[in-house]
Amino acid sequence: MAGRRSVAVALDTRRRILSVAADMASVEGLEGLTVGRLATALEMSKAGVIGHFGSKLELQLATLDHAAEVFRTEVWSPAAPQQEGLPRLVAICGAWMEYAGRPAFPGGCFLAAASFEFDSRPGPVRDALITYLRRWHGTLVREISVAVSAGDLPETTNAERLASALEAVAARVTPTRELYGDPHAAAHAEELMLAMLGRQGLGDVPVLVP
Amino acid sequence: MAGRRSVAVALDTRRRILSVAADMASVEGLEGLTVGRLATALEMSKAGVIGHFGSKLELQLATLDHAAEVFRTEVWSPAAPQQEGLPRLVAICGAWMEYAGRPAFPGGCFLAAASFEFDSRPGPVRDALITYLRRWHGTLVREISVAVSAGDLPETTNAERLASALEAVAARVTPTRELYGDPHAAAHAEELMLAMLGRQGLGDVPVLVP
DNA sequence: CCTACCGATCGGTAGG
DNA sequence: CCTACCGATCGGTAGG
Repeated sequence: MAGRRSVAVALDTRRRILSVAADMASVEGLEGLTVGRLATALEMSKAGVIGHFGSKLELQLATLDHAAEVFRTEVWSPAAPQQEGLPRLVAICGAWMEYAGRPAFPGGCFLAAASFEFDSRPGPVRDALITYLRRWHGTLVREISVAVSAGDLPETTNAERLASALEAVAARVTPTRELYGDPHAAAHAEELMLAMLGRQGLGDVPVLVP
Repeated sequence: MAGRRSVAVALDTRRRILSVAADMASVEGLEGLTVGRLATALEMSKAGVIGHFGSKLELQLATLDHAAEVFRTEVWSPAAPQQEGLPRLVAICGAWMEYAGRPAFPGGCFLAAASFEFDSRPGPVRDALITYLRRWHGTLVREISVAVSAGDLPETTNAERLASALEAVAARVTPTRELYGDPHAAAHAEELMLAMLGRQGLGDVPVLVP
């Protein structure tokens, strides 16, 4: 009984640590995160924090995993009930931009920021990040392919490149909002993403109209 | 004479420091840069390095300034001789993607990475970054506006949003190349940017064709 | 999960 | 531009 409670409490503490770690890392990066400041924010000792993970590297990997889970919960889960293909893609764009515009972490979309932090920095964190990003990319490509098969997107659609274009627009939301002071960054991004999924001429694409 | 030579030598050393600092910061971020490792890379003492700037903050600001100057030299200068408006915009996209695809810094486009590093991190570095980014954004908006006046872009064009869309696609080049292992990231981005500047229907936009 | 500690490195300074 | 040094903080460990 006491043993069980200990395990449950420890898991709870672990989740609490990861939540605060993700918040801090979204602002100062996974590499800028330090055990000492994390412990202070949690009102714990450094040893108490690091004991849950073994090393800072394992803490970074667990934090990244936590952030990926939040992304999945907030972006994929609301869209999953929709019919696959274009309807689900439209729902994904809505949930994605709601997530990016809220935002879930004080530093904005965690995976987008991590993409730039680790694009030239080798190591296990980057390797894990690549796995998460490729999985999401694959999901987008798959949904686009279904939409093409269903006749909801042109047969000439290049699913890889359309997915990459959607990711580019989505990633830019936080910098646009924070550095340019544009409160409508997420809404504008969503409009552009939806237009990319439509068949309108560029004259109808929100990039071009006020 | 000796005095003059000293000043010239010191300025030369300062440039050498900034060049190496920008290379290092493009990989590990301006915040991850440390005076000690920079000194080691330069085969200098820490005091010798920091003496040129006074503090790490001043070193960061000077490094950012250096990177912005490189961007201007490599992206703006080749395009400036072109006629303003659409011709110059097309030249900018070409130079920009050549710069992003080469790349000038081992860690990829410096300003794009810095945008994500400092979008939620207040301070003088962020303030300076905002100045550089807004200047470039203003340049793009101005060229787009000229293109609209000349009839080369639709009158309904929203210059602000088109500029932001171009920036989003450009920024994503390094992560796409490095994390997805796509060697054509810069070329594909350029095609998409040129399509955004064209009047084709989306069916002709490279996102949609193989 | 804590205290107490380790060697290494941090940004920065004194003095030359 | 160097050596030699400062206090603070880094990631991590021993022992409980």
